[in-house]
Amino acid sequence: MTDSSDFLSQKYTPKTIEDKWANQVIANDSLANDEACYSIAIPPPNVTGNLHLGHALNTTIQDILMKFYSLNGAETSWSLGTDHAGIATQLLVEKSLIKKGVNPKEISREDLLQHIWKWKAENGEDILNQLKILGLSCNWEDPKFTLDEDMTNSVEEAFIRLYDKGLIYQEKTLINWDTKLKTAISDLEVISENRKSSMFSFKYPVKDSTSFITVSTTRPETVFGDVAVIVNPNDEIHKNFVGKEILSPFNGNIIKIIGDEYADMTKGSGAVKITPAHDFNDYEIAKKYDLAVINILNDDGTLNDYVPEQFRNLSVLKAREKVVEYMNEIGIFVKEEKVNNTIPIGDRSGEVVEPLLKNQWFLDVKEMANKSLNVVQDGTVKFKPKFWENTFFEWMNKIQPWCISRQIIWGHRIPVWHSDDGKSVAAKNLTMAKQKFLKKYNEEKELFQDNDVLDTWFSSSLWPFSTLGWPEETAEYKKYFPTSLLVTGFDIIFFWVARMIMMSLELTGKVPFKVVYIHNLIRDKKGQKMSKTMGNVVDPLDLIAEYGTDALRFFLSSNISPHSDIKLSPNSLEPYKNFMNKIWNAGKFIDLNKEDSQSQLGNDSFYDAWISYRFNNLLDKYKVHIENCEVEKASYELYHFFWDDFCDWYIEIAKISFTNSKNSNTTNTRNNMKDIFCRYLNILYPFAPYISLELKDNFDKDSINKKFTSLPEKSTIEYTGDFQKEVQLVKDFTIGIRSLRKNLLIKPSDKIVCFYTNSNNNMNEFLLENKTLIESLCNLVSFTELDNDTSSDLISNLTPSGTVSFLKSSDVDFSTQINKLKKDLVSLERIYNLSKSKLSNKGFLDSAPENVVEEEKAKAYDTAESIDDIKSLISQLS
RNA sequence: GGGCGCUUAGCUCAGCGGGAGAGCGCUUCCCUUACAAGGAAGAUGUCACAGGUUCAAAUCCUGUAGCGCCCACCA
Repeated sequence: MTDSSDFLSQKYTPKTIEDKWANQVIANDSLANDEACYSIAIPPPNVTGNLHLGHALNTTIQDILMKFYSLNGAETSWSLGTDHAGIATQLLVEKSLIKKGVNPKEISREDLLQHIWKWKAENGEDILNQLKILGLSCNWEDPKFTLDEDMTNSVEEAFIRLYDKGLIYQEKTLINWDTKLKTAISDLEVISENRKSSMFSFKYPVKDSTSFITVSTTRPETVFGDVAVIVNPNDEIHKNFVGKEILSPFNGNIIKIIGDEYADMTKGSGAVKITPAHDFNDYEIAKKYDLAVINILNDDGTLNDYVPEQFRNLSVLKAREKVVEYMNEIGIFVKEEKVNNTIPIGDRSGEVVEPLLKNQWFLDVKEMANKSLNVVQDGTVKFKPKFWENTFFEWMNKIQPWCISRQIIWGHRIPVWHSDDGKSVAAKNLTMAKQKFLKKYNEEKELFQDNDVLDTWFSSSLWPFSTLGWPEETAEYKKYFPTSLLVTGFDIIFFWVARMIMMSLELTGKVPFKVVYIHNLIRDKKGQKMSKTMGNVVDPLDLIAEYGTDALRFFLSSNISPHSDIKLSPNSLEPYKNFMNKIWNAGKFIDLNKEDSQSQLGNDSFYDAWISYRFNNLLDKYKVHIENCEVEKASYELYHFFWDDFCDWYIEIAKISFTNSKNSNTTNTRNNMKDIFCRYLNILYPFAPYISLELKDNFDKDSINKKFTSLPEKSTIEYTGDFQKEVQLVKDFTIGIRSLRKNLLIKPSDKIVCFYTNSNNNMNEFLLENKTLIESLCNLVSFTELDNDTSSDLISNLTPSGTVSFLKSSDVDFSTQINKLKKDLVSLERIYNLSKSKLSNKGFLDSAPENVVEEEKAKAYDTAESIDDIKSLISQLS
């Protein structure tokens, strides 16, 4: 424990403080009053993940809210955990096995699973340990993992219920196939990449004719799967071909020529070839005309045995070349053009995705999506910022069945049990499956479990309620579900947010959360996405080492913006570290000047009353902003109250009273200063927990409770005067005098004589009482009211509260001050003219609210006075 | 092609109907014992453009241009 003298000698070093409080900041010791609950499910980071700035941003926002509501007396629940991240994790472990000389393809499913579990046991907590350094008050005791027994139980329960409702079904249809990973993936996992590619045109010979029909394609290798050519029936050039056939020069297949408006006459040659097994649009055409669906690809993306021998086992790209060669050989090649094309790429493998005909599991989400649209439309679930709702609606309106099966092993194995004659039931284990099977089919059969595992997002979509114990109606579930809030990035609105809403409504009948807070991404200083390949990734741990966790948190919370991503430059955190340093040094000053006497707070001085008022004002705004999830606004208020009001004026004024203490008792100010500071630390705590705890500890050494346990009350004010006006007067005169001094190039160290005229007659007494204060703030010999005799020998400045004047001396250059006054005059005249024209406008007088008109009148009056004043000041000088 | 967002000080961005703001940077002065990671005094803007609504527009509406993102399509 630092004693006071140590504290005073220390410089602000975040690391020392943060290490000291690391374990205490994250414990949540607030005094819950059981009146309200607040709960969040943290987006579970991938178990393979490393802490990145996205996590830091996401969890900082949540932690601020969590700490705030906790201080506010709510019982809180913040579920923490990790996601098994199916494909990502399996890939990672397989790679490490290959490095060790083990071929993952040659070991059994069970052995591979064991390797992955071993990896998980060794590395699974890494990401959580990295999160800890951020000082989050979440439940570290019992982190969930999506493959834990209880989570798995939720997943199986969900699957079985959806299966039994008929919403989950198996279907052989065209799906996105990742040829590298050899698994199906969902639409969302396919990303479109713009590439330059070649479009080839060739002519198909029409059967029993000498005519040809020209078609274009970017994928010549698919000609082996062609079953039709579509032409537009209104197309003069092609319509006569309708009903005729083509004899494929590639494999002798018969290709029908069909008339359908699907063919766009403006594109290509106007005739389009149809390859149902390898193109989603063509597949739809095939269904319409009952065409054959011919698969020409192996699972690894090479051409299969259906194609002529010379093309077999070639990669798509190699086959493409050879087919074009062959076209040339037989004289049907027409041309090659370069076109811009988008290619489907698997987001995990980075390889081209092929549409393939496969038997897969699907969740029919159409009706679930409709229900989800309703709860967002009627405001049961609110997005913040609201414009993200449009994005949500857009996707939900054209949602397709969700392909939920993956041909990997790391994940929740699909709880469906098949018999060898194609019957199946969904059940959690073999015993239950047998019972169910008997009941359903009235027969006993040998059953084997489906080999596929579920899409990782399936378990993620249950997260807010599975972590609370669903399907059991646990105490936590009853108390904390629906959760209060979800905080996440816009990039997973479809992957995660939408699916959680759908699943929750379907399975629990409730929304999963009431508010979705969407935040943006953190980019590098050029606005580019951080990525390993670009080498522009900033590690939050490096930032913390250099600037401290508190500075990082304050930076993040200050820079959230609904409309733009956060750009991070090398020195972005400096202002926030400086701010922490400012707080630290203010703490030192207060510590140095505190009085040990615990005497009651007495009557306030005007500045004590003022700072209490400013603090109370801060507290009000702070609460409103946080309750509106606008932490950046709360941050802004915290920053400016402390720096501008508390340090620049209050401490500076108080300091003078301490040094001039011969005339008055300063105990009250000393106590008030410490008191406001401690209240401030209390509300700073959710934003910058470490420095808050360290400083509070220093001032509350004897208190048993070193933590923050509730929000501070408003500070009481015992002062009868108009402290706002009085502080304003002190500020106006001080700034006016300093400005005048500067313009006249009078050294700060020179003590000078100063006179004032006061535009508020009723403040005369106040000014007399506080003249020594202004003398000290401005380094004056004297500060006295001007009498008429001296007026000709003065050089003056105009302030909103009156004029301040120095005695003229011949060796001083007035030009800067004259220019300043002239400039002020111009701007005052502009304001006056604007005001005057408003007030002479009948429309304004009739339509504007009364208070606006009154304010305008007052402004015109004041400005006119100032103009007179400033004119006379100028004339004095010329 | 559909949708969303942005355009305000040199830079990064707040403000979103009634006097143009912050942080950084810049100029000048100051090591005044909380803090030079600081203090003081300053300078800097046709609020993208064009129309409209209004007594009043950076702020609301329409259009244009540029930038960014998402989705879809591509013969």
